[in-house]
Amino acid sequence: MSNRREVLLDAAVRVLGGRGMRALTHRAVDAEAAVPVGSTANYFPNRESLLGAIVERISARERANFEEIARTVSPTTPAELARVLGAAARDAAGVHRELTLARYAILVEAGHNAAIRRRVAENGSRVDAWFAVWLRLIGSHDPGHLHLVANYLTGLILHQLAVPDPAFDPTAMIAGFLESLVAAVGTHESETAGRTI
Amino acid sequence: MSNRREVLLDAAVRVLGGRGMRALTHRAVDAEAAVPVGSTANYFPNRESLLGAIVERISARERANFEEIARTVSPTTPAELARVLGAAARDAAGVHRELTLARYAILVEAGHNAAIRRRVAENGSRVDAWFAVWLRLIGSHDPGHLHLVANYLTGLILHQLAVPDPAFDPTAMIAGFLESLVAAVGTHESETAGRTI
DNA sequence: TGGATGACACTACAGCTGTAGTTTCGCGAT
DNA sequence: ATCGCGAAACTACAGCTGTAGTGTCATCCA
Repeated sequence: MSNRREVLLDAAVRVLGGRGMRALTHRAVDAEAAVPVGSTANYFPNRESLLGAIVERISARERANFEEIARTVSPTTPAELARVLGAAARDAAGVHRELTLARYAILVEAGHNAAIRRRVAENGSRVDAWFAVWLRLIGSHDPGHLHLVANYLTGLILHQLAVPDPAFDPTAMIAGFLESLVAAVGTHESETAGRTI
Repeated sequence: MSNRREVLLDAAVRVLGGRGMRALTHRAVDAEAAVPVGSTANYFPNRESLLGAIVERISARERANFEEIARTVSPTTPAELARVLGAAARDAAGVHRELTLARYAILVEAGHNAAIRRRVAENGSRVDAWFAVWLRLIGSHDPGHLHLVANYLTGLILHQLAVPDPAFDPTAMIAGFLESLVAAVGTHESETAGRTI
């Protein structure tokens, strides 16, 4: 927080999430962070290094966020897990809107930027680990379920960010989703579920 | 195809999907379309109008794509529907990669651009109509399932675009997903499934 | 025929951006 | 105290971008 580098990176995330990839310039980050012009260019000599550092920063903040959540809850039923994930989704599209938009902008960037793709691949899927833990807690042991949940949440949040629904109620939607998974496991023992990656 | 305006828009989609939001400039579209400098600026006087037209173009092409698919198939079991959606997902992340990446870039843009958000809201969810039709064909009548499927596919494809998995096998994953839905319906009659929007 | 009309091609320019380079400042070691 | 040095602040500049404005040419109607 006090470190100048992190101040600049958090400002960069706000610019990226709030105004998009095109607005992410050295000078815009300087202005957002209220530091003298040139500061960002000194820490991140070119755009690539700035983007790379943003990937790390976003990953770190999301990981910290989920570790905080995991410290306070420990869901053992689908309904409980739905509340946990629902709250996380609501925050992602609400309080953490800019951070989340920045994350999606980075994902799209990874689609046509090999250097960023590599960094995303390295730093990604750390929060997925928590999904895996929680899924095991509610009795889902199919590794395919992890990808189902992760992809579903990704799509859910992206749509809410793009075209917000004022009545967004992620908990109810996720509850239905999880009930389906668990019910299916009870029914035919997961032999048809998605394969591991 | 012969219309100059559409040639420019398709070139714009290739630029947007292939090199990102920052690379989408009048001159870059001119070059991609192999037309004289200034052509794109003549048809789309400012960046907003170009972006807006791109939204329409992408929607139109995706709608046409799904109408073509719907003309040739008519799935009646979860496994059949999984093949249909799996093929669509594979194409979205493969043959139509640039178009799909452009679509996601537009979705992120909608997150911080009110004008684009409005156009996305108007043009969106036309392909969702086909999902709804197909879901009914395989015996799913819960309107919440539509959102489950749409969001899951969105996340699945985005992840594949961002960090491609060479062993990407969407059909198997979607099959597991659909089996879960249908099995859950059979088990407890959908009373817990996600609510309608 | 001829001239008006609109599509297309080209030019101009001010402002912004990435990047390199130089100067100033803060501060611990000597 | 002062010297050294890395961090921070500032300056410079070439290239790109959005936008406005002007010129050219085919086509169609009177």
